[in-house]
Order: sequence, then structure tokens, then C-alpha cells
Amino acid sequence: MPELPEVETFVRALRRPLLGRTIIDLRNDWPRHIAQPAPDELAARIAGRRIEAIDRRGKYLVFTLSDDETLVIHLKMSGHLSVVPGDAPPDPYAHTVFLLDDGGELRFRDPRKFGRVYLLRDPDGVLGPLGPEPLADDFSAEALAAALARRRRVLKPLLLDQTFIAGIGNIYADEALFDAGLLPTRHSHTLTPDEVAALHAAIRKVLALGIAREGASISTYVKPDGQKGDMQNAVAVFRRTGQSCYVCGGPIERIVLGGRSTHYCPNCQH
DNA sequence: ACCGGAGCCTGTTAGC
DNA sequence: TGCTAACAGGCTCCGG
Repeated sequence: MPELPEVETFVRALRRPLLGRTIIDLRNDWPRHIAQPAPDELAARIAGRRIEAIDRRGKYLVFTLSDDETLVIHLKMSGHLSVVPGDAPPDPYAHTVFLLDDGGELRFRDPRKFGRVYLLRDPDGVLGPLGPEPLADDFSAEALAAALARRRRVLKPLLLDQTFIAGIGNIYADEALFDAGLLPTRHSHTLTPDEVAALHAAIRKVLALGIAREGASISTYVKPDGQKGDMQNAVAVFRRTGQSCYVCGGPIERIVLGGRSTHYCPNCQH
């Protein structure tokens, strides 16, 4: 389940093999992978475009192409991107493949087919609704405090709301709440200034740790080179139901909030 | 404005 | 040990 740190890991690994390359063609065996525009139009418009920059916005990968085109990819649950030689063994799960001018391929592997590809002249149409980047300099505790007070919502589902903050998914939401010592069932407008400060620091801490450890290989995620990340060895609560809390020794509990499994320590979080 | 549920998918896991 | 059924999970859409 790629979240901000996992997507950032892809972005960093893809820059070296892709920057300066030109996309010459597209292969697709699952048309629903292409969200926008229609697959044949996307193929026609992307051919001949050079990859000039690769960045991340929330959980989206953003490829700035020549001629003011932007390729946007969301990996959703099981998406994976890698650059391989053209004669690499075929991958039945690589539903969308970008052919490169050096003979290589950018493969979008996606067993569950939840991922989406966009080719946009104005990426704001897709990226515009996203909330602030939690690792950006202008994401301050004061800004978070104001945003929390404005919405009266349960913390866990709110952290997963991409229009509130961009990039946090189920793993890092649970980890951030544990690190901040806050129960996932707390309501956003009830946090004290100290609690907001703790949450702000915790969000940035766990995301930065996830990036440093190149992502959490808990379900299907692996790095572009196929190797596992290392963040799964540093989680405090996620999918540790019944196991001992590393801080107090008590059992980690699991509840469902907003339809998502939620893990926390009832002793350490208040 | 917010919440809950269905739907999209298929590999993995739980339960018999 | 082998099978089937439920689950996971980001996000969108719908109805309340």
C-alpha cells in the first residue's frame, strides 16, 4: 500500500534511469488503468515527449514532460514502477508499459488494477484538491491547529482524508497517532495546543523515518529494484494486534474506524 | 458538513 | 493438509 514514503522512494529511484529519456510508445492491456484521456489519445499525445522532471504530490507521482504535458500516476494498493531493458522477461501484471527511446521500458505493474494513469495539460485538475504536503516547510503546527479546529472529525479518518493532509495512509496514520500519544478516536477540535504540537511532530517524524527506511514492506510493497523496504521493522503498532507495546508492554488493540483497521495502544494513547 | 456502505480488484489469510 | 470464504485497502460515488 504505497503511501507518501513509498511513493517518494519510487520517485527518487526513477529519476536516474528516466530523466532525459523520451517516451516513444505505450502498451496497455487494461484500458481502465488509463483514467484520462482515452487510452488511444494518451498514446498519441505521449509519444515523443521527453521526461524533464519527476516529483511527488501526496501519493501521486508527477512526471513533467516536454510540451507542457504532465504524466500523473497513482499506485493505489498494489502498484509498482520499474525501469527494465526491453528484453526483460514479460510481466503479466505490467498492465501499462511506457516504451523509452533507449530501448528500455517503464513498467507499471499493478496486480489489483486499482492504480490510475493520467496525462494532463493542467495537473491541478487532479492534484488541486489535495491538502498540504506534511513535510513541506510551510506545514506548521499552527496551520495544523487551525485545520484541526475547523473540522470536527474523528482523528484517524481525518488523517486519511487526502484533502486534509496529502500522503498519509493507514500505516503512517496509526504510527503517527501512537507517536503523538493520541487515541485514534479523539475528535479533531478537542486537541490541546500541546497535543497538536505532538501530532504535528509525529506526522513528520514517522513519514521521514519511512522515507529513510525506503518504505514499509508489510503487504505487497517492494522498492523499484524488487528489494524490500525497511520500515516494517520500525512500526510500533500497525498490524501488531495482540503483541506487546514496545513502550508499556501491554497488548496492541485493533478497532475499525471509518471502515479501516486501526491499531493503537490503549495504555499509551489518550 | 459529515458518515456509512458499496464497488473496484485479486493475492493473501483465516477458518473449517 | 486442502479447500473455500472473507479480508485488505485507497479512493470515488451514492444515499442518508
